[in-house]
Amino acid sequence: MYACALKSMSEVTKMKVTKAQVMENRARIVATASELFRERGYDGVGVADLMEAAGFTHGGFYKHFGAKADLMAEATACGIARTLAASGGVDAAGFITSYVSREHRDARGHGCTLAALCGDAARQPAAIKAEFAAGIEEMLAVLAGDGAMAGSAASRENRARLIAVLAQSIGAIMLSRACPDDAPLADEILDVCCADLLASLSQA
Amino acid sequence: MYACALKSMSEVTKMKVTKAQVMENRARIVATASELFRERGYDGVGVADLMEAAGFTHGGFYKHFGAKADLMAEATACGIARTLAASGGVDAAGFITSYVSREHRDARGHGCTLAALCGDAARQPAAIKAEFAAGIEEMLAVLAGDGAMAGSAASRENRARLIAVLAQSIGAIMLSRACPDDAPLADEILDVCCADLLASLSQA
DNA sequence: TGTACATCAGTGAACGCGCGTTCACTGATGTAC
DNA sequence: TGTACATCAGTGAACGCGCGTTCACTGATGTAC
Repeated sequence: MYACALKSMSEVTKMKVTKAQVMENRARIVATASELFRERGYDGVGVADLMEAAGFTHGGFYKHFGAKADLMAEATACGIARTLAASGGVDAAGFITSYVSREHRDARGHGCTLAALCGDAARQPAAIKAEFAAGIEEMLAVLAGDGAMAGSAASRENRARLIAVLAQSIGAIMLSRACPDDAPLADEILDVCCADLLASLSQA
Repeated sequence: MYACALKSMSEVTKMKVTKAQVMENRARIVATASELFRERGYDGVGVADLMEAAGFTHGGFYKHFGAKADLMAEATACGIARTLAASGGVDAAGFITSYVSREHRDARGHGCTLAALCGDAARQPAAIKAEFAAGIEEMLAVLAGDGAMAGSAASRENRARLIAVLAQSIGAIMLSRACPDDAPLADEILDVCCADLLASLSQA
């Protein structure tokens, strides 16, 4: 109900409680949406569902957003940002091992936004597609180790390899998720692609 | 309207016109659904939309199918069968060149069912996921050249490579489709992955 | 072969339901004095 | 500092709409005689 909002309200300093609380509530709605959209797709989450999951009633939604489509774009950006934050700080082998895994496949709501929603994004308006294109670029930057030199011939070749690695990783997760839970093929796809990607790394 | 059904009715021999026509109409509904689902996703196509596109009114739908979910499973199987038929008869390089292409990306309704719907399939009941798993297996068989020896160590290694190729091909199409139409990245993903896949082929 | 009748694919109005959105209301915030 | 008032985030009932599904009806099919 409203308990969640009250609880977090009490955690905030009493000064400016309201304005700060409004911002916090809004952020909670976006974060909740980002998770639910990843789990059930854009169309699988209603405004009322979402607001209830965030601890509110549905009517207040339009005090924060003009329409559901606006939230979709914002939640996509939020989800991608979280995905990027979670993907940083490891080398390519570490990324592949954790990304192309059963754990990631089975944790849609907390997993990669690109993998969870790129099928849906293809049918969404340009605002959301633009978030995806930007997210892919940022993901490539994270995979490159961020500080990599840009523009040189070596980095251009490296960029191509990273795009291929990302496409295969996302393809593997998506195909595995499309199989029944008990199908051996679901695990085989992940195992085989993880091994293939790691092998291609050690060749380079 | 009904013109389409009447036209094709006149093309059939007069004997058993009705039973043959019923089967033909049903097949047309499934084929139309398979195309529309690929274009707009399972949730993006209503029963009334679908029936109108097939040349009927919506009420007759339930003379053929118990529920929309039943058609979804059947249309998925139909779409995969068409995809497989279109993918056969070329070598791996030919497959990659035509699959990882702008033409394929831009022709969702006539393109690969696995790529068009695997994002949606992940959230569908087991019946549809089972069609996907079977479809992936059949696609691997088609890519292997169909008559390939099964069970040997060489074929096991080959199977692993084919799974990796399929994952990367599908991932490339899906990522490209998630980008805005005018984003350079959309084409770059296809170009880079196509080249990467062809290069990995010539290494083996 | 010809006639009367049962069947059933297809029609189109109607249904209940859940969706996104709107709106009058509330009560605490935070300002003006 | 204390009091009166405007603001506005959040509530919950209500809306119009499109969805999947149902149903009484139709007319041609194809069977029984």
